[in-house]
Amino acid sequence: MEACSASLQPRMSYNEKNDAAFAYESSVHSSNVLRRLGSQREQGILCDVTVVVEDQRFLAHRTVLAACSDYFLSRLVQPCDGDFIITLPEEVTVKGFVPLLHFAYTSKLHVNKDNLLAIQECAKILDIHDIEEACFEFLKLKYQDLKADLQECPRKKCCKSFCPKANVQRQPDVPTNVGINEVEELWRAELPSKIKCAAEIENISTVSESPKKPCETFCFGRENDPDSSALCPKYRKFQKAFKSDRVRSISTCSSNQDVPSPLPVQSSEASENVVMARSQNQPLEMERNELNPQDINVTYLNLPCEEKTSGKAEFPPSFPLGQQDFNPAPFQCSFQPYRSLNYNEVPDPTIEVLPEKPNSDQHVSPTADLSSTKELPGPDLCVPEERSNVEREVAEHLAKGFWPDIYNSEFHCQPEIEMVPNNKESREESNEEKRQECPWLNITISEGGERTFTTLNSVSCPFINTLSSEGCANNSQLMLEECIQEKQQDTTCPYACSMTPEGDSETDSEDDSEESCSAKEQECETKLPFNAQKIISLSRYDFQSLVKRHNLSAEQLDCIHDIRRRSKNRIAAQRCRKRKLDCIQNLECEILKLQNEKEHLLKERDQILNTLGETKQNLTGLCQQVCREAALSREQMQILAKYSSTECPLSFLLLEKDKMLLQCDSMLQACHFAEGLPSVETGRHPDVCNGILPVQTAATESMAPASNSSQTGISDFCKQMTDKCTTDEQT
DNA sequence: GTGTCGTGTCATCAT
DNA sequence: TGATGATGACACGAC
Repeated sequence: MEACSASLQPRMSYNEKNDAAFAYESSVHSSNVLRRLGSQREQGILCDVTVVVEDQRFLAHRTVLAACSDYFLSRLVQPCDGDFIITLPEEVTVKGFVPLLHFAYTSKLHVNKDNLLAIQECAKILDIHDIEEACFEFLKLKYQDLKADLQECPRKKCCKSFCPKANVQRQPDVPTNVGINEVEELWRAELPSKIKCAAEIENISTVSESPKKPCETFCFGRENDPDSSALCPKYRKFQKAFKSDRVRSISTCSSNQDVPSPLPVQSSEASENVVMARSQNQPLEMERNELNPQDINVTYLNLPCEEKTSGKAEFPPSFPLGQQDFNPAPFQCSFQPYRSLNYNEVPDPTIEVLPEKPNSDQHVSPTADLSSTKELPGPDLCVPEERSNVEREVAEHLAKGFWPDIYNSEFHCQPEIEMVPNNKESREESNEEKRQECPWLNITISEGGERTFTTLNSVSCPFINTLSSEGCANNSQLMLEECIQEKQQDTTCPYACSMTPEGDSETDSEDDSEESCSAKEQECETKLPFNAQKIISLSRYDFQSLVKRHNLSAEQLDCIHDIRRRSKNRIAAQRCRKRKLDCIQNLECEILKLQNEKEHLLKERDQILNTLGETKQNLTGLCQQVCREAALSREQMQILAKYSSTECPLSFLLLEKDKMLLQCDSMLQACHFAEGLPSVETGRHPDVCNGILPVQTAATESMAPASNSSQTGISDFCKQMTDKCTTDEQT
């Protein structure tokens, strides 16, 4: 696990894009410092504190411990003459402490099924910063679910898939430290299974994004809520990761009911090891510690161009493309193999992070650290900035998968060179812009776990269009269309994708609407030296470059901008609607939750009322018994009742007439109270005023004189009171 | 014929 | 200042 865990930089968190980028950038420096400190700790250099855990001693640096733990901080700030030796409580175990110590130095927390609870306990005791309880809960659930999900019904499986991060499965048979050749070998040998694995991964986060697919969202913290599954089906299909701010970084999840068995097929053991990494803005993130298909993919794709085009990486037949539900929602790019490819970027092993301004345009180079397959962003890290890479790669894979011959001879000859800035500045700018949506693409997982790409048409699928329209446009376009027709006529062909501009494949509503919406664009496009799709798909920088290169009239410029604006807005509207639906769904969740809560509270109230009734009944009986045993006269009882609350059972002993008198008396008292006069019941027990006179108290105070014979005392007291009332009234 | 739903587009505001 | 994203409102087509 150590080997695995040490491998996962660079990465970005699955947080809000801005935060994620910033966290990454800032964590580079701090992690270097910490790494050195960690190394020094192992050698005992500069260690100034000894931590004793279960009779084992661990050397460490006070500052590091204090910085990561409130517990240590409180212990370490105390003055100490000699060496610091901190003995941790018994509850802190070596099993739990060691990973946390490692975490303090590396920002990586090595968690597996065995040490999860120990770590959680230790973290709690030591008050370790940056570890959210939710993460542990999440992992617990994950571990619980991994095994169970494999046997459960597909729907339930989906529902239990909380987070794409968690569903990344380790593949123990794949070494984490393999060279390019080995990787390529693996790629070739194991591609189907890896694609399957990737498909499972992707399915969690991407397929379920489709509003066309009924899916169930289980936000973190609610996933166990049975009510969540009772959501209105109308909204169920729109469910996706609940964007709860608190747990979004780890809990965003979704699933797809229509797509059974998206879950990992590997054994649960394969996924037991999880590495959490801490970054500045995101306390904890999880990463996979295995070599995933994307690793292979990236390594392979970083081979020289000639090798890339050698056609060795065509999609296997088990990688069908079909015409299925079109997903107009933005592609969520969680399918890592399709995120890592960027033909526009020159592989540069020295670049780990593109130093860009810490804003939403932050971007991690997908080609980072090419020398190692280890340090790659995982599929769990959804980096929207890489969407254009996804698009490009998927387009290229589409081309490969559909028409490898065409692709090799034609398509790949034009990897959009025209819009690829070569200099670093341009590349950075280009990276900033790589946040394109690709609503033209939908990836679904069929029942057999097979991946299905669905594109709308060539207008919707910019890269097929672009590839065919640029450079080698004419020939490839013709061949493309011919091939499409052939493919569509071939019923045995597993690929079914409508890609013709004219929508000559199976028409559905999306196609039609897309055609209609693109009619203007097509009309306008005829006036332009390039097609509309290019206008849409280019980044801002590329788009501006393109416009500058052509001398366009004002009309053409208007047309271009109009096309671009409408396209962007169309996508934005889709996003907006999706958000709305998510919001509705979340509110429904809340409603259900509150309804349950209300029901529970009502039951509780009934229970309390029942108890109260029983208590009153018992009290009445007791009162009667007391009265009986004390042989109280009627007068005495009246007095007792008078000085007891109306709810006191004694009051039931009174006649109606007496009650009337008492009421009058109470009114008089109220008058006095309102006038600020001293209460006539100054001698009364304070509780009496609150209507909760204990019977015993009343008895001791009122009955004691009586029992001392002197009923006269009570009579006198009553007389005095009455006189006082009369006097007060007169005054 | 009508209501609902999905979608594109426009206008407007905020960043 | 222009580009872009978000969103309300409206229109349109499909069902």
